[in-house]
Amino acid sequence: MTALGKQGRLAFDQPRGDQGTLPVKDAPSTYGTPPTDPAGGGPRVVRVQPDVVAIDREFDYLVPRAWSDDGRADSLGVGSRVRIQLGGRRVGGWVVADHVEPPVGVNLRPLAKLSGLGPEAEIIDLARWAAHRWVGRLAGFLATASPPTVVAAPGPPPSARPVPEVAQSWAARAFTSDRTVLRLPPSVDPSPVAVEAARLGDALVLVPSTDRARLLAVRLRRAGLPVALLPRDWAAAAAGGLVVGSRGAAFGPVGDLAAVLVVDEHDEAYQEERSPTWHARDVVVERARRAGVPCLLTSPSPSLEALAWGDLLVPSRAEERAGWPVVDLVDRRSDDPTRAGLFSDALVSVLRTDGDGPVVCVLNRRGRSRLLACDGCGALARCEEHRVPLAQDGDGMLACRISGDRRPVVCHACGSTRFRNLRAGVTRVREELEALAGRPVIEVTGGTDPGKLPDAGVYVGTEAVLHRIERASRVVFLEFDQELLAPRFRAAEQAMTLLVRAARLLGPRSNGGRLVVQTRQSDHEVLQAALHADPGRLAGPESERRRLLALPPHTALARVSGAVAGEFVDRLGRPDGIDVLGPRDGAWLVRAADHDRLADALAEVERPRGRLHLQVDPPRV
DNA sequence: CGGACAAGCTGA
DNA sequence: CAGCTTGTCCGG
Repeated sequence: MTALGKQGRLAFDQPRGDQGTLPVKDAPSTYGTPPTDPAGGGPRVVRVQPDVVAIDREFDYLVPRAWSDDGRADSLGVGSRVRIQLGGRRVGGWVVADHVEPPVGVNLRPLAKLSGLGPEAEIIDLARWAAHRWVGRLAGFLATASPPTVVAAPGPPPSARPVPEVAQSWAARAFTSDRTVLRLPPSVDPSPVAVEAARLGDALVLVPSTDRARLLAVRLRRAGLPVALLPRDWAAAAAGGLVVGSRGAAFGPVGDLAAVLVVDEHDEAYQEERSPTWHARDVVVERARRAGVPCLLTSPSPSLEALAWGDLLVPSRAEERAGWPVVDLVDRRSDDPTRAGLFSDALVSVLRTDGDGPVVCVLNRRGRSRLLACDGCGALARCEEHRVPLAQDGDGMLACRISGDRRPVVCHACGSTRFRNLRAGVTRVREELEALAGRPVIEVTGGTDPGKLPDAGVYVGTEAVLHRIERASRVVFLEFDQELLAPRFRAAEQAMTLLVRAARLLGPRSNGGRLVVQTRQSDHEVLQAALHADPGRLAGPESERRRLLALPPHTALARVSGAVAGEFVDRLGRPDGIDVLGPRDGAWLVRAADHDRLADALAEVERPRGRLHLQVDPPRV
């Protein structure tokens, strides 16, 4: 039995003859005798959160008397979507509490309309928790938790069908504990774990993207499971079965929740980029805890957050190795130092070999050149105003990365128009690869439509290429050190994510694909972990480093920026157990031992008026 | 958010 | 001082 089930069917507003939709100018006494509150004897009053992101307040409204006569009063409850008169206008809202005691001396207005189902009571509580955890406002989370279109009632319960048997040994052990992290190698299909979740009852399954949600839903339906795909099948999800969706589904309806599964929990797509920067994995972990049901996170290389949270379950060495491709580390330190470019002998032979699928080259530098020096006087091309190096676009113009200003390729110092390309970008590298390969090479950028990609033997692009091409016989990272050395505290995990993505293009080891990495740090833990198909080689040392630096997951961080950030930090002060670091680049870091203390401290501060950007769990600092 | 209202600025 | 802009407050 669920709260949604209890709400039953909704009777909709009639377009006419509805007292509740009449504008009421004055006191409710002009409106007639209010209905009787079954709990207290007075009129029934509900508390409503308006569907206006900027209004972080709740208001009380009368349930119109007429609603008792046509059944709407019975359909109304916590979670109902309603319309209300607020200030001078009509807005949507959610009933967040029922049978409340209104404040004295306030003339209540009646609800204007009952407009359908919204999140049930437990989800509203979860949204309150998330709003506190990520210092956001309730209305935004309730909007995420609500159906995209009006839903009058939950769908019919799914017909009971036997859940198919699963052969994999790791799948059977997956839900034996309440908090499990399952290390599934890149090329292993996670759908058997979803089938195991369905064995426990109605289950919530999160995947990182809507595309993958759709694919997984199709696959599970073919296996004979009742699947609702969010947000589309909102009413069906509320009725029961297996509920599949991406980030927003963390707050989605599930009939009678019995298990939670997060596929590829390490994926950054689970975190909202804009404030509040909530993380779907962390939301469903809390949701499962509150519901007292098991939660399983899978990833080829689990995040430190996941490892700190649950018990790690690892497949056999043989199973894990079979799910990773062969990794070739091309250590440039042993190369001829006069050939300092991106093109090793090993690369040339890869480019000229025909495999079962294309060669995909990755270089995370856009445009033609990221760094140029004048051929005449040797000066670096840089922006006179911002003192940063100018980069050369695909069309040949020089552009400043601060202002975006563009100018022709002319040396400011000597007027020469000839430059040397010291750090080539993808556009230039494509030309050179084509010459080396002796066959066409296609550049793939973030804007390339995957459906319109011409067939080619070799592709090159920024990491976007890994999301546009599905299969490859070779994936080559032309310069991986910039990923390993990026000045972001999650750089190692992010680099690992790139290798995982590349491994998926190559398929299982038995496919014969090869992951080629050009580097000067062959012994780096990220590369050794991939080479040995053993992500533990990264997680152990990385966790220790984070501990020494007092970084997540050993602490909780928030980044405060924007015009009034300084004022905010002043008001925060230095409460016990809170560190404030900075400012650096106009931003402060607030650090606490854990998220409870961080959120409590941030909630204490009265927000100054003006622009303030608060990021809890900032992806980079 | 968006309406109401008050305080400040401008032009005749 | 009307007419307008800008800022602050508040909504049941």
